[in-house]
Order: sequence, then structure tokens, then C-alpha cells
Amino acid sequence: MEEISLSRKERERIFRRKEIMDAAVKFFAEKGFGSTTLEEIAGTAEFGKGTLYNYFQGKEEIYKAIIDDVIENDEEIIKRADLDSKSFGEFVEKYTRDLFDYCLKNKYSVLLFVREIARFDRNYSNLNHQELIQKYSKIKEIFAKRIENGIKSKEIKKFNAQKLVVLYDHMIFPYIHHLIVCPEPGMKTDEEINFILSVLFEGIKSK
Amino acid sequence: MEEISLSRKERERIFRRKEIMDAAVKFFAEKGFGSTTLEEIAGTAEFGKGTLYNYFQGKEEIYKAIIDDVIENDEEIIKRADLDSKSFGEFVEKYTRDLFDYCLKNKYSVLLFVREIARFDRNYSNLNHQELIQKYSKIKEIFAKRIENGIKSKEIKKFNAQKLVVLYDHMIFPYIHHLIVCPEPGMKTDEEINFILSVLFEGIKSK
Amino acid sequence: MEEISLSRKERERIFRRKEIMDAAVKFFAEKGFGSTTLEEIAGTAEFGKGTLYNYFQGKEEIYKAIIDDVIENDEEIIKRADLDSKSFGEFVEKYTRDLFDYCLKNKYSVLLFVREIARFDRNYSNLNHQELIQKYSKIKEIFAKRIENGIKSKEIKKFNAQKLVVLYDHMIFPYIHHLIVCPEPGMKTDEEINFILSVLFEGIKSK
Amino acid sequence: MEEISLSRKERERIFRRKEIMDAAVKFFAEKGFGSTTLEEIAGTAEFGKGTLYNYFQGKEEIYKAIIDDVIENDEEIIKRADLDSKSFGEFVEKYTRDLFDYCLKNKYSVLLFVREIARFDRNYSNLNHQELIQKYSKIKEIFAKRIENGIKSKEIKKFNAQKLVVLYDHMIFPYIHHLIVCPEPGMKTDEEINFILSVLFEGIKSK
DNA sequence: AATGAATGAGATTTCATTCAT
DNA sequence: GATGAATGAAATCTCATTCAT
Repeated sequence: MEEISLSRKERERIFRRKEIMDAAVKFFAEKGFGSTTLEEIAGTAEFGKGTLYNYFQGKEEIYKAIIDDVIENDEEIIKRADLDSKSFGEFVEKYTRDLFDYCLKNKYSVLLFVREIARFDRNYSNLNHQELIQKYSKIKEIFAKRIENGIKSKEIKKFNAQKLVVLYDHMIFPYIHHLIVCPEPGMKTDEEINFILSVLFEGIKSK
Repeated sequence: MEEISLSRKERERIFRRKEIMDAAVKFFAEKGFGSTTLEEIAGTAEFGKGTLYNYFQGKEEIYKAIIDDVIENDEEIIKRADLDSKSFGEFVEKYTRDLFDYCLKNKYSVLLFVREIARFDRNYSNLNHQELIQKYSKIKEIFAKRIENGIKSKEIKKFNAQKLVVLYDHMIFPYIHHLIVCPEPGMKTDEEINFILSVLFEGIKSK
Repeated sequence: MEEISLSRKERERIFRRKEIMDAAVKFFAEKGFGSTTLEEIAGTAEFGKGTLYNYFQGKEEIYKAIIDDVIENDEEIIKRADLDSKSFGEFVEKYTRDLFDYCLKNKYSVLLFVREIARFDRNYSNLNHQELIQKYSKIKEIFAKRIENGIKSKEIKKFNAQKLVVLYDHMIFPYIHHLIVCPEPGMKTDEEINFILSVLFEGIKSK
Repeated sequence: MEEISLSRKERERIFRRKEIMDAAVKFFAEKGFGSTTLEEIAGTAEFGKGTLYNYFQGKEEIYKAIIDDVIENDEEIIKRADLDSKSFGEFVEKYTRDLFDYCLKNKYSVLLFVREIARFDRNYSNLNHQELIQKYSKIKEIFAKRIENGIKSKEIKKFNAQKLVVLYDHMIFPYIHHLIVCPEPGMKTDEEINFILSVLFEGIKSK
């Protein structure tokens, strides 16, 4: 009985944390960390200011939790794509498709990620994100390994894998972001994915 | 005589504005607008805090002036490339090369631009950037027109021009940024440009 | 139950606003708006600096609230005198007496009013006091109407009513102020009122 | 020659001091000491900010010089009236008339005086005005003495002289101020003086 | 657990005064 | 003597955090 009660409490706690993060991500994405106030977040989350402190240690922890969440999802997505695919092409397509789905459901997370990803290249951060940066590095490593395999199997040309990862990340997130922010009626995910992957694989030059 | 004297003052004023902007861009880029303090800016610029107010109306104006400066340079660069090139390939190469040069000399501006460019898609801004956004739109229009011409002349495949511009912008700035932040010794600009343009034109798939 | 609880909070809020205003009026009166600091006000009100902002939007709002309060009280006093009196003499005596009472209990408000009343003649104000000025005009109108009636009923001589109001106001407030600031031991309100009303009604010339 | 040159310089110096004071009085009167900036004053006086310091030690000295000037003129006016008149009535009339003339030529001085006179009752001042207050006391003494004489000679009723002075001062300055600020076309000084003196001497009650 | 009033450290901004030109 | 750029002390204002209820 007690265990069940605790478990419900625990579930509620996680649910409320998520609600706060959902409220916060919008502001962090649009205004940046320093220009966002806890009052805005609390107001949007429909909690009192003080209540946030029952769920997070402070502003920074909310921020970290959001980024963490995005990275964790990204990691899960890439791992699944890695497992479920054989060729490099298959891998990228699956990864891109699932990323798309995730982003469409979490539009402010993408915007935040687009704005923050630049910092991850190095420790360009006033906050201490060592763990986050390391987690993000793992994702990049998985990608890089698949690229190297793709090169070995002659599926793709011989490129510097690190650079290609950078190129992909900085191409895919802003592009998704653009689709979210400037949506065209009748947009079809498949077509968009085909477009971006065709550019990536075939280039823009006509044959 | 008097005219020269006035002109010197004016030149000095512009020079000092630039010094302040140079000090500020570093912080805006690394920490974001809201987390940057005027004290940091003033300290780096080696001015007293109050002196900044003789050159700018406030923190926001400094920020705007920096973005404005980047966009103005971008505009100049793309216009020159537009004039000096015949084919689309020639145009992109020239534009990319000059952008590279500019960015290598203004590394914090790129970083700032990478972080802020996402906002320009829509009015995602706590600051009022109408003019800036319009200026940036003009740059994109020039690019889009060249793409359409490239499509007409069968130089490149039939893509949605708007989307391709987005793709290019969000690919080139982060990539340059990455090179600046994670520099490899012996990096050669030409090779980097060849790499990114080869991906863009030919794709990554081996033939 | 809930209603009572809400009401207590609201009452407390109003009470604290008044405490801040009471602390502020002293400084505004003695030193003027521009030379008064929020630190002084907060210190005297025994609040932290930031707390003031939970009750007022800023320094200016505190100032306006004080003036507003004085004018509101003045309005109430003159309206009651207007209702409770028949002859003009009765009216002025009642109004003057109640004004005296109010002023003796709110000495800094008088001082402030004496210093600021001059601005009300016209929009001589760096602050925007349109509403306040209008409220004050209403008070003057009530007085002017009574004067006109007094003239009609031959109780008083034929004067320009507007000018007489000005004269009364600029005579009564400074005089009360003088009594507060330079109090003589054994001062009796009745005698003071008799003095000022005798001058006003009979003049100083001996018969 | 040198003496003449010095003398011209000295005259110019005094002239420029006056110009600065004329510019300043407007702002001190309208906005108060603390809310007036030297930049405003310098701008209006058509001098550079730094130039003010060649003529005054600082903001406070400008302020003092203005009040000093008003009081000196007031003193001169009352002294002349004192000398040139026999009866109390004659004295008050002459004093009032000359005060009117002076005020009409120095409208901001009156406004300033109206706003500052309240402080003189006691040392209600953040600035140190001991000398000014003493000077002003002298003026009041001259007036009080004439009142006492007027009482002795049965010209006027037996009033407390101090209080009557207060009443006169606080009646005359605001009234003049009102005429300046809300001027009616065709206003005649003589009539206004007659009005105010008739109230003062005869009262408002109809016989 | 939820709240929001209170707080004060720290941010932005103002401005009298100085001083090199 | 005239100037206005530079300054920093001091002002206003913001807001993350605490804490009593």
C-alpha cells in the first residue's frame, strides 16, 4: 500500500517536473537563459514561484534538466536507429525520421537546441555542463562510427567523419526548426526528409 | 580646417563605438544577451561603465549595432559575389570564400550569429528587430534569386529556393563556427571550402 | 471563509501601501521628489528596497499615490462641508475646520501639498498628473459654485469666483503648514480658524 | 586700460552668470532641484556643461544664487516701499505693486519662490541655506514692524504680526504666480492689485 | 506541498564633476 | 575660457531565492 502510494507520488512528481520544464523551455528558447525569469515560467506552468523550488533546486537546474531531456531523447533515437539499421543510408534515414517526429512534438526543445548546440562544440558556457557535453559527445561518436563504416563499405565518399557529423547536426536541427517556425500548410514529413537527405546524399548539382 | 577637425572627432567616435562592440560581442556570443553585464563589456573595452552611455543608449542598442554590423557585412559580401560571378557555382564559391574570410576575422560575430540566426526565421525576439530581420531577408532574397536562375539554367536540380537558402545558411555559419572554435593546426581555408561545397553540390554518396 | 481570508490579505496590502506612503511623504515634502531616494523611503518604512516594488511600480507611483490620497481626502472634506452647510459662511467654516483637523494629523501631506500645489495651476509637471489635476479641479469647482451662490445671496461681495478660490487655497494650506512647522505651545485650533476666517471675511482694516 | 579691460571682463562674467541663472530657474521651478540636470541648464543657456563650472562651483551654487537674487530683489523692494511710504496702507500698496512688477518680469523666479518659501519657515532643506533664511527673515521683520506700527496707529486691527506676514506672503506670491501661469487676456495689474488688497483690507463679506 | 511577500545582491542607468584639449 | 568625453558614485530597478504561513 505504502509502496503504491509512494509510487503514485513519485509519478506525480515527475509529471509536475515535466510541466515546469515544458513551461520553461518556451522562454529559454525564445529569450535565452539570462533573460528568462522564474516568474514567467511559474506563471505559464500555473504554479506559484516558490513551488518550482519543490521540484528543482533553481533556475539552472531547470535549464539543465531540459537540455538533458533533449539529449537523452536524441541518444535514445540514435541508438535505436543504430540497432535497427544495416546500411548507412538506412541508419540516417531512420535517425532523421525519428528526430523529425520528436522535434515536431517538442518544438521549443528544437529551438533551444538550435541555439545552444553551438556551445557544445567547446565549453562555451557560463553554466557547468560537463556531463551534458559528454553525453552529447557520445551521440556524435555513434554517428561518427557509422560514417566510418559507411566509408569503409564504400557506401559514401571518404570524408572527415567529425566534420560530417557537425555538418549533419547543424543542417538538420535548423532545418527542422525552420519547418516548425515557418510551417507551410500541407507540409509532409516524408517529403521534407526526402528533400534534406537527397541534398545530403546526392548534392544539388544536376547530373 | 574646421571640417577636418570635425571629421576626426566623428572618426574617433565611430572607432570607439566599434571598440565597445568588439568587447561586447564576445560576451553576447558566449553567454547570451541576458547573462552579459555592462560591467564586463566596459571592463573589456577599458572604459568606465558610464562611458558606454555616451556611445550607445543602452545594452540593447549595443546588441542591435553588432547584429546590424554582421548583417551589413553579409549583405555587402553577397552583393559583391552576386556582381562578380556568372554561374551559380561561381557565385556560391565566391560568397562562401568571402564569408569565410570575414568570419575568421570576426570570430565572435559568427558565434553570435549562429546563436541568433534561429530567431530571424520569425519574430522570435524579446528585442525589436524588425529592421534587422528585414535586412536579413534581403540577403536571403538575393541568394534565392540566384538559386532560381541556377535552376532555370539547369545548373542545379529543381529545389524549393527558400528551403535551400535556409539549408545553406544553417550549414555554413555553424560549420565556420566549428572551425573557429575547434581549430585544427594546419587548417587551410581552401580545403574547408572545397569540402563544404563538394558536399553541397555532389552529396556524400560515392558514385 | 475564503472571502474573509482574501479580504484580510487585501487589507494588509492596503495597510502596507499606506505605511510606505507615510514613510515617503516625509521625504518628498522636505527634499522634493528628485532628491528623495528609495533607500531612504524603504529604510524609514522598515522594508527592503525591493519590497517597495511589490506595492508600487516605482518611485513615481508612490508619489502619485500620496498626492492622490491628499486630494481624495480634500474632496471628501469639501463635499461633506458642502452637504452639511447652508450659508457660505457656514460652508467655509466647516471646510476650514475639517481641513485643519486632517492637516494636523497628516502634517507631511500638507507640506507636500503646499510645495506641489503651484504645479496644479497648469501642467507644470515632469510627471504625468492629468487625473490628479482634474480631480483637484473638481474640488475647486465645488468651492467656486458656493462662492457664486454666496454672491447671489448677497452674503459676500461680488468677486471673481475663480480668483477667490485661488486666494483661499494658497492662503489656507501655507497657513496651516506654518502652524505645523512653527508650532506655538498652547495653540488652539479654534482661535487659528477664527483668525484666518476673520481676515478673509472682515479684512484687516480697523473700522 | 587694464583696469577698463578687467572691468569689462567682470561685467561679462556677471552677465553670463545671470544667463546661466535664467536658464536654471526655469528647470528648478518646474522640476525641483533634484530632478534638474546640469545638461538641461547648460543646453538652455547655450553653454557647454563644463563652462558652468567657470561661473559657479556647482549645481547647488547656481540654486543658491537664484534664491539669493530673488530675496535680494525682494529686500530692495520692501526697503524702498518702507522708505517711500507713510501709512501702512500706502506701504503695502507700494510693496505689492513693485513686487508685481518684478514678478511679471521674472516669472520663473516667482514659481520657484512659491515652491521654496515653505521651506523657509524652518530649516526644511537638504541644502544649507542659513544665510538665505536669515535674509528672508529680515524682510519679514520689516513687514512685521510696519504691521505693528499700523496697529498702534489704529490703521489696522490688532493681529499677531508674524501671522499676518505669513498670510500676506503666502497669499501674494501664489496669487501672482497664478496670474502668470493662467493669464487672462486684458489683465490689468492695477485691478489685480486692487482686488487682492481689497480682500486683505476689507474682507469678502458684503456690508 | 503550495504560495507569494520579503529580501538584497547585483543589474542597468543617470549625472555632477573633472580634466585634457 | 570653452568644451564635452570620461568617470564612478549613487540612483533606480530586477529577480533568484528564502521562508513564514
